[in-house]
Amino acid sequence: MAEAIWSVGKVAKRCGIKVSTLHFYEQQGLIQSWRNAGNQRRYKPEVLRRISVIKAAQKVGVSLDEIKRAFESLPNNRTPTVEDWQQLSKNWQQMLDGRIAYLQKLRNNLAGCIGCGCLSMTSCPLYNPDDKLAESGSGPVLLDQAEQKARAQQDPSASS
Amino acid sequence: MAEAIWSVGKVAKRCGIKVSTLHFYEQQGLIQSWRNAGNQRRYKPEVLRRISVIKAAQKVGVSLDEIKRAFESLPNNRTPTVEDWQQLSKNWQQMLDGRIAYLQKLRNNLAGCIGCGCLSMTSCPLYNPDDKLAESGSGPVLLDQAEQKARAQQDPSASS
DNA sequence: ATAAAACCTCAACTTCACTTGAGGTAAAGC
DNA sequence: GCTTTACCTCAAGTGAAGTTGAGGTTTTAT
Repeated sequence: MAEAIWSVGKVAKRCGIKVSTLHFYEQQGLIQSWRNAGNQRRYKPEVLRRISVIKAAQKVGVSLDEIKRAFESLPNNRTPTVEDWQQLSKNWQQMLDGRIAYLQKLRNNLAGCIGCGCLSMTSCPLYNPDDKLAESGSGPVLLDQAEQKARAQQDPSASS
Repeated sequence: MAEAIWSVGKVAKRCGIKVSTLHFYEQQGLIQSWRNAGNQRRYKPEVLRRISVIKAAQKVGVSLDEIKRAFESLPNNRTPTVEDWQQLSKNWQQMLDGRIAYLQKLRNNLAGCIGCGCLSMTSCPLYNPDDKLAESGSGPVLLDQAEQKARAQQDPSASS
């Protein structure tokens, strides 16, 4: 079945994202397309995989900028092979591990610190601005905005 | 030691945040102050605890809006007692538990799905837009922007 | 052959959580 | 007493990740 050439609308519908998002990703250098005779975008099926990686990485908390850099870090920015994906996912797994560990500590501290009402500000690990805990997480993160927006919207314009 | 009345600058320095952030939080109804004869903000030491809770909640991924609603949900928005904090932290712990579970699933799927290179789009749980996994996480989340910004800046204007 | 649906570009708008700056007042230090 | 530091307000700006809309072209369906 899998078609060999995709239009922007097909990709968007298949991926559950908006056409404008594809435009945006292309503009950001995250995906590529070529144009047909009438200047319309055409995609290789491969773009689906690329988008799924973008989405997965976003869920892990990787910013578009970092995702882009990850893509660019692949040997001369080639179309990623299975090994490339594995390498990327390995990095992101480590990020995830760090993040999970961080959240777990935070969870325990929520009980220990807020729960007890101390929140001493000088010693409380929840509150220390130079937070050691923060070091175990691995960098800037936006989590689950995708889900948030997906739920908030329910994509009324793509209902058919 | 603990002083009984705090100025905005003291609170900011103690909390490692900017004065403008305190203005902002006040404007958002997250904290309160009164004014002295010269129209300057004065705070009870309690505000430190309140800010620490805001920061902790943000780390957990709670938005300012949700934090505000949590505060407001306390019996007639009273100054929170230790039990109140415990209740809040219990809610946020659940959120955290959900989020951790979600990330763990995601982590496993990163290995299973991206790693294998399949990313089938129809069946891949990483990619499914109506993602069942997403349901186990509990809502909209921004994580660790605070750390990100704190690191990116190193607050050059508050170096003394 | 024509109407509808899909596509194009470009600029401007959205939300969140703040930050910056201008122009001015208050408090602290010497 | 004077100067520096801290504070005030209000408006506008920032950055991430898109979304919306206007005005126009192409493709598809009938």
